[in-house]
Amino acid sequence: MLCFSAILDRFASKSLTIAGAAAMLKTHTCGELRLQHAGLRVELAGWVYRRRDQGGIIFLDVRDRWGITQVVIDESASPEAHDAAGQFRNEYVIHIKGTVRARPEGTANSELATGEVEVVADEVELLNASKTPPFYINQETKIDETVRMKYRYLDLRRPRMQDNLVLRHKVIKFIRDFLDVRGFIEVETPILFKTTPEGARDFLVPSRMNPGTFYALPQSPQQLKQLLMVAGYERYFQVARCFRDEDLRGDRQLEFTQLDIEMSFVRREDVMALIEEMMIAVTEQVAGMTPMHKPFPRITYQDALEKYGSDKPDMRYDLAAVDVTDIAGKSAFPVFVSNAGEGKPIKVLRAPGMAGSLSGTQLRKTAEELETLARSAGAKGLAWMALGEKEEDEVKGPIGKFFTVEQKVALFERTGAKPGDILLFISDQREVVYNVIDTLRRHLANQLGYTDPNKIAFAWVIDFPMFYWNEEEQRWDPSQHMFTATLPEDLPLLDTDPGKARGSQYDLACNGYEVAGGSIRIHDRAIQEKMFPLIGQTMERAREQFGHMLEAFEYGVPPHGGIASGLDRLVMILAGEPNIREVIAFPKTQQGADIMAGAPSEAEPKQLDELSIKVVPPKSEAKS
RNA sequence: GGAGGCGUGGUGUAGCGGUUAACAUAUUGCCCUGUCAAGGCAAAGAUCGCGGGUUCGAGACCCGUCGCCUCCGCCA
Repeated sequence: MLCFSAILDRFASKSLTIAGAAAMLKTHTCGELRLQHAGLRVELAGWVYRRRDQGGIIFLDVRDRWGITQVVIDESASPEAHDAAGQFRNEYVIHIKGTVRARPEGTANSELATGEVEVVADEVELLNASKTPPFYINQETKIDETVRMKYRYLDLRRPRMQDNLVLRHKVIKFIRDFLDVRGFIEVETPILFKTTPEGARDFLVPSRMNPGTFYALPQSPQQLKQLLMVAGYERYFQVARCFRDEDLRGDRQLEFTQLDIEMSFVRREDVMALIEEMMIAVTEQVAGMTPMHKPFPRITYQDALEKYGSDKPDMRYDLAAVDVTDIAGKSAFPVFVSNAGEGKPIKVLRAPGMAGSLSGTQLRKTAEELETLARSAGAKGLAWMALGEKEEDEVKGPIGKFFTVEQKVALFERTGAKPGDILLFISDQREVVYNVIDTLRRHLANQLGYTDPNKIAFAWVIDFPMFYWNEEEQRWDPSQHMFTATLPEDLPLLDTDPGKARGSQYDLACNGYEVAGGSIRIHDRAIQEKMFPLIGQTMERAREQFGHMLEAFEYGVPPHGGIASGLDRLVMILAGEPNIREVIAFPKTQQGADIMAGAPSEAEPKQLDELSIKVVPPKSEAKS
């Protein structure tokens, strides 16, 4: 099933072990014995996964990272081994010697890769005992997250977690090989670097040798990889650890791993083509799944918002919102009429078959639940219409009476409504409408069973605006970062109407997550300098922060661009896991804590002295 | 910074004003030679996260606090 050739080579050549060193305790892994090995004398070592003591005969399922093998100890054949094995308990570390044989007729276990054979042990050795684990290693049950994290080393023994970390390794290995073959080299960039004013909050590291100054941990190697392009490396990548001191989420950790890529002499299409090929290959060859859409659909940012309310839409299902402002704005429903008059859009999200055979009461309850959800997303209400199961049934819902028959027919045609559907009307300011569509769409997909973790759907989102207007600061904020190039045809807009200018940015969405994002960069110093006043920075400040970049830009910068992909998220999706913690060996809790080790913790006064740092009590404590 | 949920033997849950705090599983002991979530019998194991309050009486209700989870803000 799996390729263990390297390990097998080591096992096969025991005679090559260094003189004086202990011989390896296993000739085979617990995952590899098959019928063809019958008759072979073997040694296994691992953990007792389960034991079934039948009195005269003991079965041990022995587990190592490669699998589980059943070991049989027969009292009449090997009384000493039987006595010793009788003392074994779950998670004891043992070493056995015995002979492989086919299982007796009718006792094969098809659930197990090694289920056709068993090892008849004549020697068993206890290498180490174990306390009873605080939770099941050998069963998939819910375990309190605190307990899992406190005993993470035991949590990681569970087959599910081992599978996840093995998958993670394979994904990264595959990508490294994929890029290597295409002329990329991996370059490590510093973890101790310079703080940047924009973006996420930095983690700061005090400098002992330069009291009062700080390094920042990188939020991404963005500047450094561009400088590598200036340096002429042309094709760079890095499996890079990145740090952002922001609140954690199910798909966000304080530190995370990013596949960072930068290429010279490329256009947007070149980067996208490479990543698309890579993502398809990883999905198919490593995860054994097939992307639902090949080639990946490309959606403009604006379309993504209009149809899905999100710039990272889940494309495993359709459920696209439809604009009905022209129809509903002419209905007799006062809210729609006035909203349409104020330029607020009216959109319909169709919930296929959700009315179904619901009674009037059930239908109202369903609609109320959806309305509550819509309100939580910012809506003031949620109008709805339900189509009866039969064509001739009345249209149900409080707003039906405000629409003429012709208007209803137009609505049904526009939205593709079928008997049994519920139409959800969303109308408000544009940003609110998007948010509500996104929230309802994800909810409906879950309700309707459209979110199969075994399906995977990628989509490119392109043509992002260069800037968002920051109302508080009264300035433009870059929608990606200040090195993103404008689409060539929109370059003049920088001077006339920056809000309309589109960037050369591309994001890759997958199952409702953003799994990659990048852009073609500015390589012209004059254009780069134009960006700073737009985003409310003085040139003096820009030189302070980015002087090294601006200076580098005077020494022959090739056109370049790149992309960065959140590997934790990607592996999470490929593993079908709902949370990023499941694919990270030692993650943090939502409060940023490592429960096992007790990090973060207070520093010794001596350490603080050396760093010229004085800790003042937090404000909340100071008050009391 | 905010909203919501959860916290009961090792683990997962039930109990929602008065019970001997229940069940499953794990654990320990005994029995058992073809099991594989083994089985049978027995035993042990919880001051119900912590602090305060209401009440004749609190695991339950109220307030606070701590921890974990989900989400909003935040994450160029």
